[in-house]
Amino acid sequence: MLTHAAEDYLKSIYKLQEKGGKVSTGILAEYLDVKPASATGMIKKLKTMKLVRYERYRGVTLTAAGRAIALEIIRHHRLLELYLFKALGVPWDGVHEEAEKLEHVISEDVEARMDEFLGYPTADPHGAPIPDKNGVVAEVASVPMTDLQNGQSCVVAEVSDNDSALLRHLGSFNLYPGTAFRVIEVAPFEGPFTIDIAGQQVVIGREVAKHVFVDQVRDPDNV
Amino acid sequence: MLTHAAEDYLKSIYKLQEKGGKVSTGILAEYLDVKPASATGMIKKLKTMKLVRYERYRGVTLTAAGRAIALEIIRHHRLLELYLFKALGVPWDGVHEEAEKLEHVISEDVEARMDEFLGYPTADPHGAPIPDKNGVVAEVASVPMTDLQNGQSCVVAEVSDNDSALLRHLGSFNLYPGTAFRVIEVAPFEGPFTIDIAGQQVVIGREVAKHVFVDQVRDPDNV
DNA sequence: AAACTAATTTAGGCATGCCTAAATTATAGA
DNA sequence: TCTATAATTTAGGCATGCCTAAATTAGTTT
Repeated sequence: MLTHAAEDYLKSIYKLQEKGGKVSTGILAEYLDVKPASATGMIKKLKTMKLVRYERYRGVTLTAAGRAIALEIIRHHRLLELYLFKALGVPWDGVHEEAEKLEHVISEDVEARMDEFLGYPTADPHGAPIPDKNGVVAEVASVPMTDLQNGQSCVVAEVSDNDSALLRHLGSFNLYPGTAFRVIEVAPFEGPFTIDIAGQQVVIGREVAKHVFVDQVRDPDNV
Repeated sequence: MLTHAAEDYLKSIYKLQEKGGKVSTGILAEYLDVKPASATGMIKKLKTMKLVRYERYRGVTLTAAGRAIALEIIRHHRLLELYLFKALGVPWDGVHEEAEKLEHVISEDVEARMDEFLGYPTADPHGAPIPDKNGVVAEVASVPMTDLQNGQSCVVAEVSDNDSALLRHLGSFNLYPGTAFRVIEVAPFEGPFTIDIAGQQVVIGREVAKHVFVDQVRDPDNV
């Protein structure tokens, strides 16, 4: 069995590799809140375990074996988030932190029981896809909200899960995965978005919008 | 925050102290499956944290602060056992191992939510009392089954939780906390117990009986 | 092509928590 | 009382995983 730390590294490499290919030591270290020197050390260990491809100064990527473990941990994490949310009523903005600790510790049996209880779900409370038991993840087809144009309507697909305060903020607008909205106005010069959610107008700053990803984008019906 | 290892030591000292006062290094080490030298090391650390009273060669006991932490961990453990059993259907003989890992990792919030879900229970699936949030534990009034005499009837109060095979064995007789039975015969010379559970006669060996604790002992009605 | 800069790696240290082997101590028995 | 034995403690080592500081390297700039 791997250590919790090693599992965290694999999970992080997976996520960073998703958006950007090879993962540099510095980026990884920052993501894990660790010094680059520490990341180098762990990367070397993971390489000897053949979980990672690595050459000095050249960045890391996961091997198939490393990816399988990363997806297993991510599956734990997202099932736990959804379970805590649905079964225990843990608030939206609290499930990530809790799952972060539990993901390393639950058995395959408990994983399977949560999965069954939840009806074999495919997304966590933030809209992130849950890999199935074979490590197959749904493709992410959503685009950042910052790509939207005036008048377009869409549905929230996913929001970043790691900032609790941001999640509370989004929650206060009812901006959950599945929520539909329409862009009323995009202020020029990197300005905020004014959107219509179920008849309510809300203004969303660009920094916040960066963390919201949307689906089913449609141009205005009336031209 | 304490390390998981330190928490395990405190929990173990608490349990051993329950039945036998001062806890020797050797007993503690054996209970934790660790060498005595390692136990000495941790005991010293716990002493500097004032969680434990200790003098060389003289054994350990918990201070009030140490006891409070031990009870908190035990509360986590027992709530988790019951939760896993009731909410997720984890089998009787599997909850202990699972809870052993989770107990160090759940938040107070999740603890409280499980407690509420379970209706503020007072005993885990093995009949062990669950300390309340203030660290108050119910007195254990049960006696070992091996104290029973011919003809006496009683109710199972508690069974040891740490041996999965033993639990499966007891389960196969329906010997759960709350189950009533009557002693038909105690074979002489440290022999087995023949008991009547809801009309079924079963034979229970002494080694097994040592791990069963009973309540509400009554002498036979008809003399 | 040489030099500079920024990123990365190496070297050496520290805490945790375990181990083995050797010393110490308590305690019971001669 | 003195000694033998069994338990305990000390001493020294090892793996993990982090750190800081110093050296190295890649890649760009001049």
